[in-house]
Amino acid sequence: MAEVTLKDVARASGCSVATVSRVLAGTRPVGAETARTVREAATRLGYRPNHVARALRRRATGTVGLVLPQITNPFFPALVRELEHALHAAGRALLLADCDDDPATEAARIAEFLDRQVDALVLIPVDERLSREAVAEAARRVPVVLLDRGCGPGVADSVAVDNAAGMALVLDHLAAAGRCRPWFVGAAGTTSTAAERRAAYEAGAAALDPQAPGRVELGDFSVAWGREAVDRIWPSRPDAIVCANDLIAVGALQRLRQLGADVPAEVAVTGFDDVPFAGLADPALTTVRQPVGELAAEAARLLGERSGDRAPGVGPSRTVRLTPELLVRASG
Amino acid sequence: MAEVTLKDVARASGCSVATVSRVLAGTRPVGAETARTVREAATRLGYRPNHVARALRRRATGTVGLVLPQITNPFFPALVRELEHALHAAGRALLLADCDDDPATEAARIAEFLDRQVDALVLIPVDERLSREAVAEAARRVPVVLLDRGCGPGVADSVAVDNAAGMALVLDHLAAAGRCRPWFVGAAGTTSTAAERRAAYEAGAAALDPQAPGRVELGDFSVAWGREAVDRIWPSRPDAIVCANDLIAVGALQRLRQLGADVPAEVAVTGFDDVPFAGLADPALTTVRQPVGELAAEAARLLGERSGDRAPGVGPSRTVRLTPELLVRASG
DNA sequence: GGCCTTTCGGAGAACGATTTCCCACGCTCT
DNA sequence: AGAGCGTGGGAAATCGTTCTCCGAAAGGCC
Repeated sequence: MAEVTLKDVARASGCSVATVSRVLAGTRPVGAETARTVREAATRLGYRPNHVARALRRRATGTVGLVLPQITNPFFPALVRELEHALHAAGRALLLADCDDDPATEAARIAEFLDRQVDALVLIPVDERLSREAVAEAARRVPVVLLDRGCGPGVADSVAVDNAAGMALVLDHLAAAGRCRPWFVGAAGTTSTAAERRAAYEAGAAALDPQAPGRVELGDFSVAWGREAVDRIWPSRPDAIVCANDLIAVGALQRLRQLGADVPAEVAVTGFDDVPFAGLADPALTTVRQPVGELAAEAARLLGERSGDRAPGVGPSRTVRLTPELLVRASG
Repeated sequence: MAEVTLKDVARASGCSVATVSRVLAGTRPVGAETARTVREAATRLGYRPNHVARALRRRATGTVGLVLPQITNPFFPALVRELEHALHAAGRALLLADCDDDPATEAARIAEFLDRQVDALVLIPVDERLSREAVAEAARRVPVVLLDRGCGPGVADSVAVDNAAGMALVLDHLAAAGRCRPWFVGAAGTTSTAAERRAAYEAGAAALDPQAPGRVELGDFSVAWGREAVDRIWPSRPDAIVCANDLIAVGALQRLRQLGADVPAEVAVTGFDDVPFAGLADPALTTVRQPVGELAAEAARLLGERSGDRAPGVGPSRTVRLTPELLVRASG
């Protein structure tokens, strides 16, 4: 009933724990007959290796910690799901921490995971600057991959979508549709995604139409801000509203509808991320789909490559950018 | 640079590892002067206890596994978040597994978590019947709490919203508004929530209006099904569509809008769960808000109470039902 | 036949913390 | 003064694996 240990299997099969360990782990060739006896005894007793003891000895827990800003951000669940699958496929388990969008809590959770001897960390940093110190410290101790958001150059390996390419897809699409008075509604926050999407918009919009710089309004990544931003910019009648993410875009759509604007005839609205309800909005939101599965797989792969290393900090940090895809739906 | 162990602290402070352990863990009174020296050495060296070694000796990892059907189900992220917070407050870490709505995968993940020596499990079972065996087996080995969904009587402790009460709130509200030709759009699936909400609707609707039994349409918990169900039932012009969850309700709203129906003047639509985009639908969805924070806190509390026990399976299993709240919004 | 090389298996030392004994010392009580 | 007791501290067992030595037996080569 209680726990069956290697010792029990050894006793039952009449050999030493060393031999049993070798048979079950396959670390060294063992005589065919002995191996059979051992395996038979192990299955008969229902032996299950104790991961804790193994972790102590091997100095590896087979565990990866994920610290993210807010699991309730609708973009993250799919990412978590894919990451969990990718890690599971590599035989590793996922410890999850939600840090409530607070850099101090984030640092504390990272430290706790390190205390728990995670083999590696996947981090979606709360803030590009405020998270940097904690991330760098963590990267000195275990392999770290930054996911979706960056944290300054050279701090750790990083996997994210190519925000510039995504924004370019949006602008090209709008240009092809003859929209020439776009407005950007973004986030003032100091996450890398906010900054990159804004910079990409400005670069692209300037190339598109040198007359219309500065048609940019910054708030945060929320539905409420999308509504408010429309109140501010609608009087100047843009023919397209490019939003930095889908939450903003959904808010914008809501308010435009309330104001009686015709989307997309009068004004196009685009989002970014393709969160689950982007396709449910009315009209369905044109947006940039992130390759979530690939992002997660890439993060797991980078982790796997680093995990052989002795010292985690060695070698240049790698940055992977994956190309997104434009989903043209009814809103533009 | 490398790992500082108890032995290092012992050497630095000139006493034995036993004493250091006692000072740091506070398990036995130690001389004031010695304690000071030890503590000073520990902080000076930056000692951090090794959780793996501790877990091996104490036979407790301080870890709780959560296995859920699909993290992408929009109701779950908030629940996960609250659960993570509650467990963290109790000093425990959360291992997450997403089983893709598949009972076989679910059983496998549960077994893997047991192999990893989790102290307890929180399970959101995929299916009331098909998950039962794996859940019962797990409950024999560690404390288990079923969250949100049940798994037959007496299998394990369980925490969920009172679905019957929630449905009663909806029906009372509709009755008060004079709606007397409701229709129910539910899920045929074999989860406890699907069955309970359907049963509660039937009980309440029969009491409300004995003329209208059987006005029930069953599919699954999805937006697509909500759309399809409306196509089937709209010809008979119900004055209310009671949906078993918000996904269905959002689909129903979409299709009703496409059909030119006036919500709520012509027909009311209600949901269940209050997922994030329920308030974003147009018109905003009247729904039943689940007390997510309390559900998670209660689950953590039950786990804490069981965790003292030697044998997990002892004692009658407890079922906690929390009362939901009706959120009246524009859709009805 | 002696020597060298494989091959197979066991004994036992880690891994780092907790915890059970056990001893030494100092005090009190008779 | 000797017995008894409480207190502070150390030595070592323990948790369940993995892995490094070591030794024994067997086979090949000259």
